[in-house]
Amino acid sequence: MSVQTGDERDGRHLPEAAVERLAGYLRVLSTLPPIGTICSDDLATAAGVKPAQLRRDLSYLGSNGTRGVGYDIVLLTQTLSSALGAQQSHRVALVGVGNLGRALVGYSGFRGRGFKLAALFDVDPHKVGRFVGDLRIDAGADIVEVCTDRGISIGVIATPRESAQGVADVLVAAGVRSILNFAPAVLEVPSDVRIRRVDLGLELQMLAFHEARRAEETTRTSNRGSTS
Amino acid sequence: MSVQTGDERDGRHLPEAAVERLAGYLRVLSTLPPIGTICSDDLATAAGVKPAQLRRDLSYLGSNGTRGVGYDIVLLTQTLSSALGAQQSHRVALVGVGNLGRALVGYSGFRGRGFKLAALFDVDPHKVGRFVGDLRIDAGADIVEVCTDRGISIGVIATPRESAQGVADVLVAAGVRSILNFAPAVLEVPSDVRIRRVDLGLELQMLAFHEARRAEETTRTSNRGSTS
DNA sequence: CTCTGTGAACTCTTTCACAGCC
DNA sequence: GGCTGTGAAAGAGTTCACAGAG
Repeated sequence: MSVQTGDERDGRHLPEAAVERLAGYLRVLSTLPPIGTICSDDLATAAGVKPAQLRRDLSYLGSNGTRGVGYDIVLLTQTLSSALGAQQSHRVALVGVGNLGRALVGYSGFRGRGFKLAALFDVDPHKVGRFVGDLRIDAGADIVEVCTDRGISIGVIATPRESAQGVADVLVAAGVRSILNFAPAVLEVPSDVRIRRVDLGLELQMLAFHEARRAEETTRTSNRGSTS
Repeated sequence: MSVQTGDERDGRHLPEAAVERLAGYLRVLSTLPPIGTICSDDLATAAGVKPAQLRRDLSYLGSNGTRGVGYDIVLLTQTLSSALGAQQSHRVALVGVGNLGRALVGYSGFRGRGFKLAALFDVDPHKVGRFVGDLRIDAGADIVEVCTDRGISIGVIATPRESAQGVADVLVAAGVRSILNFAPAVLEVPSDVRIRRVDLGLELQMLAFHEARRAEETTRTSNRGSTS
């Protein structure tokens, strides 16, 4: 029984940082015609990384290229999809249907990439019962019941900060083990629950930091009157 | 002559990864009463990092604590604000006023953290001229003129993928050197322009990856019938 | 005694450079 | 010739553990 699926035999430990890039490669591939091959140089450029990095990343999944030629686009797409779990259909629940929530509902990344948005929740009684697309907004109080019923495995929190921890607790109680958190809060969850946070304020501050540093350097430079 | 301002004398090279956490510390501090001190253990816990990491991060900005006591909350807030450029007011332009764009306009992180949302743009003629809050939506064609006029230093791209590169080009032409990109595209810009990308699809796929891995492990475990 | 600041060890990630296959 | 896959080196970032200030 030595069928190599590429899922179980990963060679070395696949680094967390590489997973993020693999998803990027998969997206680039999806914009390509599904025929022929592509070499590491071209794919790396399109994905915004160096060729050596791409080859290393792919090597974690086994040998999927042909020396002297490149990577078969169809084959590589399959390998990546499988490694990233894009073959299964993950059911996603979204909590908090404000502007951000609606933006997420409209986000095309759900469709056709292994994700199915399968539940919406909000605490606002004015919103409960209304539809966004073809999905009904359910009451926050029903999270456990509805999520369990629909086999939700991924939760997205798009509520204000104050509600985020409570929502996380309830999602965990509903059996959700992966959470994407847009609220600017550090959530406490059991260690087997995986959280990813997207924090808009933080992203802005990173940019502000570099702006500040830039201004500082400009000042210093002009103080010295150097133009070299 | 050992005047340590903390701004110029950074000791060692401040790692990119640390900047992100510094912003997190600053946020935690802002939720605290502005009196007394806090020790690395407590602040680290609240920010979701280890105490040693917090101390190391702060040490990049110089010595801002008192041994045996902790960090003065007011003083540390000032140090962090200054280091992160939260003292200046950065003018931000948002391009693409769809659901995501509106969510960003409503985002409270702009106010009171050194950011001023100072321009909105959209290509849709139906949107141009309308107001969101007290800001008028201007035409995409006017980006260069308006951004230059209003001294915009940070641009946020919340358009569909197809438009993102074009918008980036125009922002760069308008003198913007820091861009936050929500479109799922790799943008090409001059090397002195700093880009941060927030990619919702990618975040979801990272979670999916770990879900897939989890499922795999469950299968393996149940195959062996082990419950220990 | 408490808690910071930091050299040193360690781990994780990237990059180089080239052997090996087409 | 061209391009992949990878050992080995370099570089970044994290954690330990303890000297030393209060």
